[in-house]
Formats: sequence, C-alpha cells, structure tokens
Amino acid sequence: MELHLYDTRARQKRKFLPLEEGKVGMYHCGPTVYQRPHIGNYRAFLFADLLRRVFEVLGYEVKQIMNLTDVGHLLADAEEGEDKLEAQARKDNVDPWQIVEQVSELFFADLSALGIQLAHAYPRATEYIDEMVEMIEVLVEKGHAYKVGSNVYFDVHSFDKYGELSGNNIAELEAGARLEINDEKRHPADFALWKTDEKHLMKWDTVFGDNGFPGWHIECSAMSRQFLGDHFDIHTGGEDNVFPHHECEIAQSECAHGGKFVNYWMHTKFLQVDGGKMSKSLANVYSLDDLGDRGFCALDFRFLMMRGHYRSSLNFTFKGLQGAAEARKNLCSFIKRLQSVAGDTSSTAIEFDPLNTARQDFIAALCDDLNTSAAIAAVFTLRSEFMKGDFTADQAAATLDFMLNTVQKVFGDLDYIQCTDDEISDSDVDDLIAQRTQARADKEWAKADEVRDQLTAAGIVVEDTADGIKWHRA
RNA sequence: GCCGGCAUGGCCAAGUGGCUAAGGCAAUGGAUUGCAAAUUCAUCAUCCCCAGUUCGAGUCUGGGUGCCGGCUCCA
Repeated sequence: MELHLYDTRARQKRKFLPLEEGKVGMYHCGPTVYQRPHIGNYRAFLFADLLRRVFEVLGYEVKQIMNLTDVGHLLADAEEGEDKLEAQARKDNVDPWQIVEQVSELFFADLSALGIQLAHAYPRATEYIDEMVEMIEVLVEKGHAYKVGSNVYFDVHSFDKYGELSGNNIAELEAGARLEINDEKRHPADFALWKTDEKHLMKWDTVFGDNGFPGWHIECSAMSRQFLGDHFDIHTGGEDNVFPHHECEIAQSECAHGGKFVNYWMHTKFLQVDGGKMSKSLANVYSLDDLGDRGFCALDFRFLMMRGHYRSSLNFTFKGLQGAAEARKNLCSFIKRLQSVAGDTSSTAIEFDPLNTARQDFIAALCDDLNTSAAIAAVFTLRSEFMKGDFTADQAAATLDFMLNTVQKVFGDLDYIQCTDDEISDSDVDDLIAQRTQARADKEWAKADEVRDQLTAAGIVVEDTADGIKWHRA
C-alpha cells in the first residue's frame, strides 16, 4: 500500500518516498519546558506518535527525535522579549534549570499516560550549544549571516526560497507594521541566531562573545542535523510553527549545508476549545489533570484526537470527550468479547470477509494522509458485523489478532485499566458478587441492589448475562 | 492591510462528480432483565446561501455570509 502524506511546502498530498529504503527519520518540534504542556500541545505530540506507529505497522524502521526547548524561546517580541524559561523562573523564584527539570518530569509522565511511545532521543537545546555555534559560524562564513557586536543575525535576503514554506514573501513581511524596529538588523525580517544579554541567566561564552544564548530557530536546525543528518525525511510541528520557526530552520539548514533540508513538512492544526482559541484569560487551557478531575483519563483524550483528522481544526468540548470515552470503552468491550469467544484458539491466519474488508479499509485510510477517522470507522464496522453474526473461535482469534496487533499498534493500547485506581481487589469483588447472587436467589432485591450500588461506587460494572454474572472495572 | 483554512444530522466526524451521504456519541421504539446495567434489533441528515459548469455536484467555478488561523510568544 502506498503511503501519501500532505506536505505543507508542496501544499498537496505526496507519495511518501523514503531517503533510504525501508527507513524513515523524523524530527518533531517538542515542548518548551517552561510550563506543563496543555492538551493542545499534546495534540501535536499525539500526531507525531501516530505517524511513527503507522510507519511501523507498514514495516518501516523509524528513527524519531523530539527536542526539548530549554533556552532561547522568547516571550512577546522576538528580539526584545524575555526568555520563557527565565520569566517562569523569576515568577516562581527558582533557578531556570530547576524549571526545566520539573516540567520535563511532568511532560514524560503525561507521555506515558497518553500511551505515547518514547522517541529515540529528546535532545535539549542547552546540550547542543557547540553545534549551534559551529553552524552559525558556517552561516557567517558563507555570507548568510552577519555579526553586529556580539549578536548574529540571519540575512533573509541571502536565501531566495525564504517564504516558500509559509507562503509569505519578504516584501510583504517588511511592509507589514508588525516587525519590530531594530536598528542593528540590515532588514526588518532578519532574525537572530545568537543573542547577547548579560542579564540572561542561562548564558554561554563563545567565539561571538560572552554572555550569549542561541536564537530559538537555530536550536532545531542544529539538533536535527546532529541526530538525522543534513537531509532527512519528515519534520513536524503545530501549524503555528510554519512561520517563522520552520521557515527559518529551512533557511539556516539549507544555507549552511547546501542541499535540501527536509523532504516532507507536516503540521497539525490547532485544537480549539468551546469553539475558540485556548487562552489563559478564558481559563480554558487544560492539562491532562484537568481532564482527570472531570473523570476522564488520558486515553479518552487520545481517542478523541484520533477521531479527527490532524489537518482539521478540532474543537475540544467535554461533551465530545465524553463521546470519545464511550466509543473507546466500546472497543475495549469488543476486544474482551473476542477474547472470550476465541478462548485459547491461536489460529490467527483465518480469513473471512468482514475481517478482510476491515483490514483493507483500515490500512487504506491510514495510507491516505493518516485518515484516522475513516480507519476507526472500519474498526467499528467490523465490530458490528461481529456482534450481529455467529463467529467461530478461529474467526474471533483472527479478529482479536487484528485488534491487538494492528489497531492497537496504531492507536495505542485502548484499555482503560490504568485509568482507574484499583481500590478494590478482585477477591473482594468476587465476595460481593457472591453475596448479591445469594440475595437474588433469595429474591431479596433490595439487598441485591445495595450490593450492586456498592460495586458501582467502587468502579465495578456488573453484568447479568445468560452465561452467568460477569463484571469488569469501569 | 497581506496571506491561508474551514462550513455535512442534537454533538463529533468521513466522503475519489454518479447506486439508498461512512463511522462514533446522544436520542427514540422493541427484545432481554426481578429492576437496572450490559447486550441486541430497528429508527434518526440531502450536505450554510445564491448563481453557474455538467447527462449528473456535498464533491468543480464565481459571488455572498459565517467561523478559525498565520503575518506577533504559542502545538
């Protein structure tokens, strides 16, 4: 099956051709670790995870890198603003390096809760200062960058493709009144590669002078090169990264190394909340804990994100999250049902129409620019086919194999065990079930219901089926 | 001011110009149940408006309206 991906630079879907047969290298713009990432950030990271998983299901060997920006990402005005890390550090009255540690810890915990596979490396900007400096020197030597005192700027007029990714052009950018006035720069659209500021807390002494720190854009250029080389397959980020961040990366990397930088640029659309932008003033910037407080687990959020397409803006509401949570649980029940029908059967090679159709539709949907919505529909169609008819243990085993090894490989583990605190042990549940069974046998309905309420309160769902009483954790 | 995207049932959402417009959630009716839950069966949209192209348009073109985004920290 041919994989087609939408390339922001080409503005269309393109057949994916790896640089090296059977392998793919990708770089994702990760979080700036000054605050715990919010659910919008995680939409982008879940997309990166999905992309990797799809490649793996298709048999590719993936090398996945995600950076952690821990210096140089400025607030407000690009040249005069304060470093995000330092602003947060001052606010909390702690060392910026401490903030980095604290936020990183939260970040990795969130990744785990979301079932995101760890990338092969999470390089931090502060660990690659030498590489950045080296790259900036090359740009200066080649005439693409210039020094003004101890600051270094990239000359956007030296790269004729500047603006190609975002659709901006330099003349229009400079005509706009939004660019800050900075007498140091030759052109208003030039951007900083290296800045000097004595007051900056995270600073380095380099060939450019003392007390310097890197510009945000150069970090990704240097780190991606370090792990993936001068030219690699895929670079992703949120739509807001298109300009200026990725535009600047292309300029830096292609000017420094001569050839093409990245083959496919992929960007996720923003997550909206209640129909509008997430913003602190509206108090709708949610973290995974905020979702947890409302009774949802990280996997519900993951499933909600998977139900929409990454290139469509997605409106987050708790009602929508509730729907996703129900849908996910229904798939979990389906898997449990399959497990009970399949029993110990291990003949997973059995083929039959509903499964063949589902397999085909599932993969075809994903290969069409990761159409997860259609892929999930294929799974639900299979589910209803299965629920309707009588299927053999062999067929159930084959379907189970598909669910576990293909569907869950792409969408992550759907099970919700980790979402609840197991406050009640299995044997306690069994005891209560036995009490209720006795009460029912005695037709003591009030007592039976009381026990059931007790179980429900403990997060146990009781099912009275023709085959006896079954229970599972909600 | 300059760019770009989107507009499908109560909510979310897929959709290569052509049979009866995927799928999920919710809802309604029936089966089942001591009552529930779970399960199961069934029902539930003509695609923002106008004009055009076409044998045929949700799907292409033009106009309108609305929403969102980038150009400025942001995934």
